[in-house]
Amino acid sequence: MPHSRRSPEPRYGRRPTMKDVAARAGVGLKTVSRVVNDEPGVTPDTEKRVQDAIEELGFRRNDSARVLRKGRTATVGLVLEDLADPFYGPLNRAVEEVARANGALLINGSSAEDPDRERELALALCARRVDGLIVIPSGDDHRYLEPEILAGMATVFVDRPAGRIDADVVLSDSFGGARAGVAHLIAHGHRRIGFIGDHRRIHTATERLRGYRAAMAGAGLAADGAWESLGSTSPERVAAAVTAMLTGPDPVTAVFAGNNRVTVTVVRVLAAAAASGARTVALVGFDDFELADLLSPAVTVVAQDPAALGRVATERLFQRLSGADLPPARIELPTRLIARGSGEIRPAPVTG
Amino acid sequence: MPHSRRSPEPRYGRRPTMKDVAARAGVGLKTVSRVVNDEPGVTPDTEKRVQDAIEELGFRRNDSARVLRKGRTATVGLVLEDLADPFYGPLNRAVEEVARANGALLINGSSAEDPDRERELALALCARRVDGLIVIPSGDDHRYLEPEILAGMATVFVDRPAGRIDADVVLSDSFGGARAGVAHLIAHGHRRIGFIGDHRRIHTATERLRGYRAAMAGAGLAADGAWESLGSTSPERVAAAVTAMLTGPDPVTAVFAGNNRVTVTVVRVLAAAAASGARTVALVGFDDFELADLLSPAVTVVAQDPAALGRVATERLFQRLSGADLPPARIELPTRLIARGSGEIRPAPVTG
DNA sequence: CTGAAAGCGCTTACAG
DNA sequence: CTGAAAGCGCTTACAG
Repeated sequence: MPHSRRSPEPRYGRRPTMKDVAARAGVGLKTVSRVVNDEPGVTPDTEKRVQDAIEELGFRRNDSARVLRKGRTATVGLVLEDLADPFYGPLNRAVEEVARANGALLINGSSAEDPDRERELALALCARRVDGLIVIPSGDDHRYLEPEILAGMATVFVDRPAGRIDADVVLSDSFGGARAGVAHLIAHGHRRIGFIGDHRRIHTATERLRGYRAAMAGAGLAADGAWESLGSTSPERVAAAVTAMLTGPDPVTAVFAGNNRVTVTVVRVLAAAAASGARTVALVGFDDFELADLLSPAVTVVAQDPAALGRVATERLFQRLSGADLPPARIELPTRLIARGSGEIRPAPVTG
Repeated sequence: MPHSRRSPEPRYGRRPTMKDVAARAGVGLKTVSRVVNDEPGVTPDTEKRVQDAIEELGFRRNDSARVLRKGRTATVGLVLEDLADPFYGPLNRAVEEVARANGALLINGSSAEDPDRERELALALCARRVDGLIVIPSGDDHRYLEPEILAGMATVFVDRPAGRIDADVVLSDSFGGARAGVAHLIAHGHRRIGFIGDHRRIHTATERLRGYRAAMAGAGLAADGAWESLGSTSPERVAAAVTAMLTGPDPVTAVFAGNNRVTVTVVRVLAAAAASGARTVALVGFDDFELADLLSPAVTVVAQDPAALGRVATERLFQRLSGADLPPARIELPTRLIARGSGEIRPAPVTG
């Protein structure tokens, strides 16, 4: 376009509005709106004048004004524990994809496992009037969201149910998965099996502990309290817990790790122990992780599908947004045991 | 609060506004605004009436209206390649933390390595009037952002420079890092070293290739074209490339992998080759990754600091937002070679 | 200490 | 085919 010109005065700060475009094109505001929104009823000639004015001024519609008038922000909010945690990457991406398919952008943030920060973030998203809210809870009391949900905020919880309110939740079968994982260890001859999990206030942690206990009880094994350790997933805490289980008076021959972060630390500790000549301990971890198959031994896991969690949750959200009057539901996704080696190690024959 | 009541008619869809609160409290709109924003000049008695009305109605300020009037959205936009890629997790989180420290929320999305999608997403964020935009480019032509930047949109590119426009960029020293990594292999006796990188249109890929060539040339080694392979980072493409380099007429004894995804595939191929009895090939990868130290051999890498990239970029963004009139800058962060084993394997003695 | 009016930049509902 | 007026829910700039 040889005769297209740059804006004569590129105004910093204030951007041109439809009003400016209308003035420049010598048309009414509504005509500009029609052109910008591809609405019918504009002669080619008028449309051209408007388009030219748009280019000359560098106009771009202010969607944040549009949103105010339309009532919908075309935005989904996602509160998760930590944007940096690889477990949430595929979930995050899945939420984005479903949102995108529905024409919405994604605002997300980390609760940093802090219930207050979770609340602050979730309410900030409500204030922004996201169309829907997806929360991976850190706290165990979500009554703060009750007025929002009553006022019509579509809300779906993921990975763990909401605390003290009734709301949609999409989660993996933690109980069944853990039970299957521990049963797998038992089937390979283990009798003394340790469980290392997240904080007791985390729903998945207690569900997996329940699964562990069910498997032990189902096999008629005493689940010694010393073999259960719940708490922070920090490397220090987990390493200390594994070490204690391995070196106690009644050492375990296998460990069930309650989530991906725990598993990684347990792998480190077991690798260090193996290097110093100690006998090999079996391991099954909840959650799959990249390169699990390349470690030696490769790590047997109970895999959930984080992308499916995100996808199903967001689909549910958009069902609500499209007006479906659904009662709160609990949607449970199955887990899958992937045997790779570490979970098939048999206990050392009893000596002495 | 025993006498606090629920809203008498919880209106779905339409949420109460300041006007509703004002009517209920029997005060003016501005007084409600004062209370909501903690502005001075309201008697305790009036304030109480307003607070009560707010609770009774379940009022929450609509920030999306506020934003329109204030001119700033308190939002930062981030366009990256893939929310699911673990490499971007820490970067994403770092951007969030700096945004949060500045009172802003984060809207982010994946370009899926598609320049058109990148453009669409970046412009959608501009239309939402994010206060600032951070882009990890997929495309190599960013002139589409020129009118936005001219209109005042603070924009910082990360990981790779913008194409065909002058803008801030924060990146790692790809050239120096790759040169150091390849020099490390040369120092361990290798003469035939392969380079496997991303698409040629990706800036970091060509920079790292340049580093590879510089190291080879610096040691007086011929960089055979057959030892260079740029293209998709899909496992299939990379596996084929490694296999070709290992089985050709002039097989390499070491591989330099151009990024984390390439490295993982190379590790797989080399592990499979080692299992079938072939001789061990040395490997240095660009980008650190979780569990690199637990593989056998542990993987030597040229590490960049993704969190620092995100942090520095976002700090730069907020410098601009606070009015600093800065010329576009190129900020380069150093890399660090972490020797773990795979890069210190010496070539097999020449036979025949 | 309090509030009515104007305006942020769009869309909606009408009217010509 | 085109456009003036009203309104989305706030804040700003004033006035009392």
